[in-house]
This record gives sequence, C-alpha cells and structure tokens, in this order.
Amino acid sequence: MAESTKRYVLKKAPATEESGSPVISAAGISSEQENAFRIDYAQELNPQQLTAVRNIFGPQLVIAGAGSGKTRTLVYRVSYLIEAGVDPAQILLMTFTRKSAQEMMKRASIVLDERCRRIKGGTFHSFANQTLRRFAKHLGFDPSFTILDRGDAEDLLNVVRSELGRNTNDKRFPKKRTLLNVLSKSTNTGRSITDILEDEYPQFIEESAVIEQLAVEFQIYKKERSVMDYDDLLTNLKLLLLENTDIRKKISRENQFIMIDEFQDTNSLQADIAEMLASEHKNLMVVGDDAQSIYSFRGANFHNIMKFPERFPGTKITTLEQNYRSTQPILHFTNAIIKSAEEKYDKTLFSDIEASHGPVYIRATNFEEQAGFISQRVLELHEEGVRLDQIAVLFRAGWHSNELEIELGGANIPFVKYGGLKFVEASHVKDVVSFLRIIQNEKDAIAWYRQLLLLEGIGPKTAQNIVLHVRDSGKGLQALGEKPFDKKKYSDSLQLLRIALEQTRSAQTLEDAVAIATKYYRPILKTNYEDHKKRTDDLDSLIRIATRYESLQTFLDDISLDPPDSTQIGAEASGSEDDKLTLSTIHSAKGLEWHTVFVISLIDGYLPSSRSLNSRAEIEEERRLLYVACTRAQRNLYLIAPELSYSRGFSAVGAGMAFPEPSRFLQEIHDFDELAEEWHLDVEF
DNA sequence: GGTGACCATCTTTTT
DNA sequence: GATGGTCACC
Repeated sequence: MAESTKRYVLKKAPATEESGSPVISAAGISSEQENAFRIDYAQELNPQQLTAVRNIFGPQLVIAGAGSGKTRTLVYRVSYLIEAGVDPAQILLMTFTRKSAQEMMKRASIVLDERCRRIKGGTFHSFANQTLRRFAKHLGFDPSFTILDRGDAEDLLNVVRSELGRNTNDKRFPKKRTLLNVLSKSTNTGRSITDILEDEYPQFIEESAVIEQLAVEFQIYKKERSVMDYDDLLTNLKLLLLENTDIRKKISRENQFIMIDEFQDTNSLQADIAEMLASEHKNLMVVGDDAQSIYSFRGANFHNIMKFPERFPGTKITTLEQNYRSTQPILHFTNAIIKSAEEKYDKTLFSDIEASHGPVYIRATNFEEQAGFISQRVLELHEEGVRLDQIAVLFRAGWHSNELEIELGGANIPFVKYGGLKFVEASHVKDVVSFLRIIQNEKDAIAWYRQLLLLEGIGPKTAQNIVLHVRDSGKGLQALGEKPFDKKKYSDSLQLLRIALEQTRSAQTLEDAVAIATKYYRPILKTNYEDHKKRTDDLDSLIRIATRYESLQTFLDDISLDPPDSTQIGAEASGSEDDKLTLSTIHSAKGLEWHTVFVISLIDGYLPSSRSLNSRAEIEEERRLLYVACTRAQRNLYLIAPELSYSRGFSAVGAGMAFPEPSRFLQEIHDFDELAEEWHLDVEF
C-alpha cells in the first residue's frame, strides 16, 4: 500500500555452517566397546541425540522438532547398531517415502560403510507388500497379486456398486470417490462405516446398511481377483500377523531393531502393525513431531504419538529442541505460527544461527506478479551463488503453481515439481500399465476391463463377459478367440490384443516387454487422444524407467507404491541439467529443507484450503501445514499473498474469492510486523 | 449393447 | 479444463 518506489534489496545471506555439538562423556552401557567404534558418537551428536542413539533396547519415543537433527539421529543410530555388532539385515527403518529411506541409507553408508545399505527400509506399504508376497498363501491370496491404485480401487468399487443395483439416477447414493473415502477412513481409523457416515456424510446415513454390504462385497471381489488396494496391504498384513503366531514371531525376530520415522503421521492400523512387529523384542524407536502432523485425512492421528508410552510401558522419551537448520529470526516466526495453535505440546525451537534479516512478507497484486517476483528473485539468488536445487517454492495444492510454471517456462528456469497429479495417473500411462498387469495377474479384472474398453465395439457389458469367459474357460489367453467373442465387429482387435499379450509374456527382458506393450498401444493412443503427440513421450519415459528394473513385479509394485514424479520424467527427457528449482506441495516437502523457501498463495481459501474449514481440527491441521512449510527454510523465507485471484466460474468460495484476505494464520500472529519485514513490489515498465 | 454428444461437477493433501 | 455421468441414437 505504501507508495514505495524502492525495489527490494536483500543483504547477502551469511553462509553459516552447522555449529559444533557439545561433548558429553560416554557414561553407561558399554564405554569400552564404544571406544573401539570407528565413530566418536559423543563428538558428532548433541547430548539428546546421543541419548537416543545409545538407547538401543526397548521402546523409545523421540520428540523431534523441525530441523533438530532427526534424520541425523536415525542415521547415526543405524551405524551405532551396526558397530555394536547388529546384523544390518535385522534393522528395519520405516519412513514416509522410499526416497527418504534411501537417503538415510546413503548417508549412513557415508558415515560408516557399505554395510548400512543392507538394512531394510521403506514405507509401511512397501514393507507390507514384500511380506505379503512371501506369505500370501496363508491368507488365501496368490503371491502374484497386483496392487490397485486409488483410481483402480474406485473403478472396482463402481462395478460392485452397479452389481448391487445402485448404479444410475441415484442422487442419494454416494459417488465412487466418496464411497472409497468412507471405506478407507473406516479401515484406517478403525471406526465403523455408520459412524463415519453420521459424522461426515449425514446425507447418506440412510444408505449405511447398503454401504456396509458394499464394503463386504468389495473385499470378496478383490480377493477373488487377487488384487489389493493400498488399505488392503495394511489390513492384510495386520491380519497375517494376528492370525499366524508363528509367522509373527518369525518376522519379529527377523527385524530385531525397528525404527519408525514421522510417527505423527501414522494411523492406528500402522501403530498396531508396529506393535506386532516388535512383539518379540520391544526394540522399537519412533520419531516424530506433533506440530508437523499433516496427514489426518489419511487417518493419521497425532495423539498416537502421545499415546505411545501408554502402549509401550517403560518407554524412554527424548526431546530434541535445538534446531540446526534455520536462522533464529525464521524460528521466531515459525514458533509464533504454532503458538496460536489450540492444542500443542510446548516446545520452543532455538538456533545458534544468527541472521540480520527475518522472513519477508510480500503482497503481490495477482498471481502473475507473484510468479514474476519469484522468477526474478530466483535468478538473482542464482547470480549470488545459490544453486537452484537449494531453492523451493511451496504451496497447498498442486494447481496453485500453474501461473508460476508458465512464468518459469518463459524465463527458462528449470524446475521439478513434486506432488499433485502423477505421471502414472495419466490415463494413457495407466492404459499401458494395465496391459502389463494382465501379464502378471490374469485374474486382474480391472486391468482387463481397461484394456478391453479401449477396443472399438467393446463396451462394459462385452468386456465383462470376456473377462468372465477368460477366467472360467481355464484356457487363459486362448479364450479370447473363442465362440461368443468372434464377432466381426471386434474379433480382429481382440486377436491383436491376444498376440501382443503373448509376445509380451515371452519377452526376454522387462524392457522388451514394455516396448512391445507400448508398440501395441501406440495406434490406440493415436485414435483415442487428440493430443497424442504430447502423450507419446510419456510412453518412452515408461520404457526408460523399466530399464531400471529386473522383474515385472518389482516394476509394477514401484509404480503403485513409489511412483516416479510427473515433471521429473519430462525434465529427465529434456536435458542433463541437474540443477533445478523445486516446486512442491507442502505435503511432499515433508522432511526436506532448502536454503531459500518461497511459500506462495498465502490467502484464505488457499491456505487454509476452503475445503478444510469444516471443523476446528481441520483448520488446526492447515495451520500445521503452514508451520511445516516455513520450517523448511534454512536462510531465506519469503511469504507471498496475492491481492487478487480469479474466481473463474468455480464457485467453491464464490465471488468473494476475487479479493481474498491474507491467510488467517498470518493475521493471527501478534507481532507480525516485528517478526517479518514487508516488501513492496514495484513494477518497472 | 456401443457410441458420442452434452452436462455437471470438481481439484486439497498421499500410500 | 478434465473427467465422469447421462441420454438419445445407432
């Protein structure tokens, strides 16, 4: 507002290093032993971190504030265990994404040696997947089961729904998306379907009996076809451990030391699994921060972390409060964000890192100006010697970066985007993947459907008949050429499909298999999609990704459980440039950090999202989201709130969105003016 | 039973 | 601005 003609200026950020940690004498457990260790843990870690590392037996809870060296602690604990003589294969490290597991293993092997790469690590889902493949038979599943992603699960649910006679014209019945939300929430929270309906979807309460039945049918359907959705991976693992004491004991003994990262984002189902995995030895360490709980929509409940000591009597609790990441002014600001939280466990982060400037707050006139400022500022920082991969732009939802992506494209600034729509979720990629899924699991009806519906002349009904025929005839693919399905309309294309499937199955390498699949698919792509030119590049990317895998199964598993990022693929193709700006949803930025962070579109309705205003709990989670975003910054933090947004037709918030207020979380900060400096932008013509 | 044109509805966030 | 659902016609 002030009529400032001064363009923004910024003093160079001091290139501060992490400060050294205090030393504490090695008391207790095995100091002679420790003396023989290659790493001087007392030298490398602060006292709290050291305590957490040395505590190797029994349950342990580590409350770790943002940037407090949580990863460092886990990494050193891994190496400590190995130095103490633990077989790396007996260490299980559960993390939120496979990427962070790999990152930790990498760091651990730098700290110690290659043995650290032999520990087991991954997400709950990937661990469940591996375990279930070993013991699938005990649950009546085929070990070559395929995994349904969200869309597949919804489609299958729709099939079941229509078989129950609730398909058309029924405005009173929830859509597949809602249905899956309800079922998923029920499994992930352990609450009954009726309970959830009453609470969140009262308009459908009358249908609760039907929905309960639908849930049962859905389970049967999936089992018959040897497919599991994300939730099944967890529930089936739990079931396996619960019903087979000998298997549970075996698995628990195989994993003598279990560590779980980001525990505030696990749900009770995952906590149950963790408990059973540790049942034989209780060597379970969980690490988390209640202030960073941002996954309650997936059934996570940050109270879980506080309940951990009740669940595991004798839990040792360690709190890490010193922050090694951000400057003190940034921490003053982030502490202020979380201070307004209704429910919090007091924890004030502090840092040794001084700085002359705090977070910067900017009101841009609109989204284009916001984008323009970022690209200009990024270029300047780059000039000053900050690598692009040390800069990130964070936002609430994937589409919030639309204008920015255009701007960056125009300014030739390379970037990767995380979160939002994924490469493998694009329909043409799913088409090819479903083709491959048929090879792995001939019973996978959803994959069959998808393939068959691509063929001219085949609709839902014929597709269903063909799938049933293939299953019941017992002749496998040969059945595709048989009697009722030799109609002229589609028999030729059906034969082409059969031949392609057979060729793919007998391919020597996975790469060949994917190449055959895409070759078969290319003409279909051309007729089905207007913009097939753009999409065809993705098929090449898929082949390239396949080269990294040995077996079809691991390839397909990773596609569902650890999918490659969409724009990363595009960027991979476009050049060798490694130094890229990061654009990311706040959720996907979890656990990461950058020299400079821009948090954009900080207006009410965006953050908090207009869809999260239904309850105090939801709003509080949005606040934590802002907290997570801001605590990613090491040296520079820019907060941007556009004054104008377009309300193009969609009426989620109505016309009021045209002149949005800055995020309420910013407005709630009392000393905002002292904690952040405001810059005014001047556009030069 | 399949197709295609028209309409509505959304889009958080992730395994 | 895409995707899904509905309806009328083949």
